[in-house]
Amino acid sequence: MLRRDYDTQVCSIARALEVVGERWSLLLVRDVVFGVHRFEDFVERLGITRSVLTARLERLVGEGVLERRPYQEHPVRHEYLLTEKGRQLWPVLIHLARWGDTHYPSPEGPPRAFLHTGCGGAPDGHLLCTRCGAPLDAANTTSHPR
Amino acid sequence: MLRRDYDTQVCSIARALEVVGERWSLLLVRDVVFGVHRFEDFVERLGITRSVLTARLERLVGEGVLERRPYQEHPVRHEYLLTEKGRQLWPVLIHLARWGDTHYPSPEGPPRAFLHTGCGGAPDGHLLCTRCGAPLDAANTTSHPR
DNA sequence: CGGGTGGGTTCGGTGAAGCGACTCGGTCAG
DNA sequence: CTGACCGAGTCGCTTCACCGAACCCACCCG
Repeated sequence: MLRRDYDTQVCSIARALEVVGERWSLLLVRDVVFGVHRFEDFVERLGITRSVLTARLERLVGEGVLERRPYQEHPVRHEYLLTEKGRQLWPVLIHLARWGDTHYPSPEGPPRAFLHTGCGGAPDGHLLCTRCGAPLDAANTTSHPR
Repeated sequence: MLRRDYDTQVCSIARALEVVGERWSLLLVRDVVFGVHRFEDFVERLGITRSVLTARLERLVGEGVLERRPYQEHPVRHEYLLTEKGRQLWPVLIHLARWGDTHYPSPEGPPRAFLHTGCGGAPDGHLLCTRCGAPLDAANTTSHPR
């Protein structure tokens, strides 16, 4: 996103957007939350160019949002996982999703939902479970298609 | 942000980002929340190009995130205000700001803070007031420099 | 040996963002 | 009446990020 960066801005939001505000970055984080971890799967799911994907993954790993970890040797293959820092972007994603659902609903209803593991409730506007009231985060929710 | 758009994606987050994911869009919304409403002030505060600013404002007004309203005649001058839809982006901004503060703290501390009007508490991770526990939103908080 | 797979790198073209200058309606000071 | 000024854009050129597609390489499998 940053042609010329936002460094004139002394603002937490601007600093956050310098890292995750580039095109594709938040969608990548979203996909990792959804359980997508491999290069080829990102290409296929997002329709992102390989070269841009390489750049974004490098950036996100460099910033400590994602972690690159080998999942096999011979040949060496890597997967990308969320770090704690990346996991803390979960509230941003949830609120973006809620906003999108509210104002640009898809005819079929929300295509994927984040639900409280076990209880099955959804996060409300304060990230509390609509069913049992527990505070939700990336750790105690799972994403379900349809 | 959208060279080629995210329409292959059936996802609330992608739909939201199609509207507010372009470079500058969220920073514009942030500034309107901060009380900046005029073209020249956006140019000065953000360092955004006039032509890009024109395009972004048109887009955001077209999507119903901002409202363009004359504040004087002779000559006619307009200001840009948040709609209810725009105000609902507040949680996204707050969580982005919290994430930025946590991971990229500025030496001086948060340069601006959103505080509960009257009480003076800040929003916690669940958008509740740290001081009195009240649920916070765009309406009952104000932004304070330093 | 020949094809397949995962994970990239390289490269030319395009369109969006950047930079600066110009415009236009109107007000105001002298 | 003239010239300076202001807010809010528009215009034209340049530059750089993104796209698409091809290519590469290590390794496996038959």
